Amino acid sequence: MATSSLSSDDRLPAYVRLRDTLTARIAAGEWTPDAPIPSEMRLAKEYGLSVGTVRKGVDGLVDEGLLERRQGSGTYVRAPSFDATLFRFFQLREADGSQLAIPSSQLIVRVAAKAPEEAADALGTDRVIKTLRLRSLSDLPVLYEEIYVPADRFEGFVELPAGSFGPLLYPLYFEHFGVLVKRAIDDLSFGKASETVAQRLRLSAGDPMAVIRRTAFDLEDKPVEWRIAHGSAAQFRYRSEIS
Amino acid sequence: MATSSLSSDDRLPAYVRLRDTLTARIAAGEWTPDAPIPSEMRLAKEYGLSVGTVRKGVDGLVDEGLLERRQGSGTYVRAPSFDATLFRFFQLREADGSQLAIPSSQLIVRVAAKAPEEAADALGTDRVIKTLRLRSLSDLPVLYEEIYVPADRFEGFVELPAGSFGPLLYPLYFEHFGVLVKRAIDDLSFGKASETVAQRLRLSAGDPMAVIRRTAFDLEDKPVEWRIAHGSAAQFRYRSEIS
DNA sequence: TAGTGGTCTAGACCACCAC
DNA sequence: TGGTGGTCTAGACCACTAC
Repeated sequence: MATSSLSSDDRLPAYVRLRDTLTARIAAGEWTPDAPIPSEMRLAKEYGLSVGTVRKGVDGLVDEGLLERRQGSGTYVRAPSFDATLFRFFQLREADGSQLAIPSSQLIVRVAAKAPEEAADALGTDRVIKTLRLRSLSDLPVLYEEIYVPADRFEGFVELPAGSFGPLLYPLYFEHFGVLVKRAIDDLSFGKASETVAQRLRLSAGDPMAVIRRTAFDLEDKPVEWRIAHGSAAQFRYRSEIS
Repeated sequence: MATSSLSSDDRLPAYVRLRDTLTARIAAGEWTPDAPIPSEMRLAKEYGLSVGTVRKGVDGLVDEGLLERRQGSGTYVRAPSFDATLFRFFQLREADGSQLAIPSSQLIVRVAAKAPEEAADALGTDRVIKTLRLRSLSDLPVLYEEIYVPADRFEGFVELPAGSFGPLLYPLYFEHFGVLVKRAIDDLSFGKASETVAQRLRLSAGDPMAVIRRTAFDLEDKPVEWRIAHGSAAQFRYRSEIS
C-alpha cells in the first residue's frame, strides 16, 4: 500500500498524530474486537514511520485502554466495559455473602423529554431521551438510575425493542448509534432518599443515600450521556489506590 | 565509571532490572529532589545499556510518580505529596466560599500503644505508636484522624518536638525515619458519629459520617501506616475519572 | 553554548501464538 | 513454521534549560 498521510497538525510529534489517526479509524468502526488491527510493521510502512515510532503511538492507546496487545497474535481494539463500574461504589456480594454477582437491570421508562437543568448543562442540549432503570443483585434493588442521552444522536432509542437491552448500555450505544464512550467522570456525594427513590429501592424517605452523577464522553470528548444514580449509603464501599 | 551490575534476577528484562535498581537507590536516599539524577547517557554507560533501554526503565518510574523529567534540565526524584489527598474526598472551600484552603493540623495525642485489631492486621504488628490529629479549614474542624505506625520503624516518634510536624506527615516519615511512602489504599464507607468523634468535629453523636481507612506502603510494599479518618458526610464530595 | 530530555530511525534477536 | 508483539541497540537531530 502507498504511504497514507497522518491527520492533523504536522507540528505535532509523529506518534501523537498516529495516535489521533488510529483513534479516528477505531471510532469509524474500521476494526472489530474479533480481528487484529494491522501489525506494527504494516502500520509503519503505511504511514512511512519506523516501527519504534508506531510502537510508541500504539502504546498510548493501549494505556488509554482503547487497544489491547496479545503477544504472538496481534493488537486488538478493546470493547468498552466500564459501564458496570457504578458498582465499584457498592459491595458486590449477594445477600447470602457468596461471590461476585452480576447485577441485573430492569428498564422502567424510556421517553423523549426535556432535560432537567443539570443534565442540559452537562450535555449542551435539553432535547433528550430519558431512561429510568433499576439495578438489582439477586432480586434486591441496589441502584436506581435516571439516564439522559441527547435526542439527536440517539434517534430511534425509544423504539428499540426491549430485548436489545442487556445489563450494559455502552455496547448498545456503539452498536446501534455509533457512539463509543471512551471516558466518564463520576461525581459522588451524599444525601437523603426522596419519596420516589425510596419506593424504588424499598427504603424509607429520608434514608441516607449515596448519589453518583456521571457524565460520559465519546472519543471526541463530546458529552453523550448524563446520569444520576442513587444507592443506599449503608451498602456503600469504595476503594481507591493512590500513588 | 566502570560498568555496575543490575540487581536481581537476570532472567528479567534489562529495563525492569534497571527500574528495580534505581528504586533501591532512591529508597537509599542517594539523590535528593534538589539535584538531578545522572543523565540517561551516564546511566546507560554505568550499566552497559543503550540509552533507549535506560529511557524505558526511567519511563516506568516516571509513570509511577517516583521520578519527574524536566526537559533541558534533568530527571529528578519527586517528593511524595499525596499526604493531603484525604482532602480530595471533601470540599476544599473556606466557609466563605472562597478559594482552595490549606488545611491546618492539630496534634492531640502521640503515644506508644497496642494497636486495635484492624490496625494490627494491616501492619502485621500490634506494637505501634498512636497519633490523634484534627484537621481544620479556617479553624473549622473537618477531619478527625487516628494514625498508627509500627513502633520498630518509628523509634523516637513520640519524642519528636511538636515543631517538627507540619501539615504533612509523609515528608517527616522520610526525613526522620527513612520511610518513603510510595502508595496507599483508601477504603471509604459511611457510618454514624461516635461520641468522641462528634465532640472533636463539633457535631452530634449519630450524625452521618464519611469514614476513610487508609493503609500506606513503602517502596518495598511493606505496610508502614494505618489510619482511620472521620469527616462529616454533608461535606463529602468525590470526583473520579474512569476510562 | 554545552548538556539535558524528546523524538525518531533502521535495524537485530527473542518469546509466543496460530496454523 | 511464519508472523506477531517484546526487548534492545547505536546511533541521529531537535527543543529546551541553565550558565
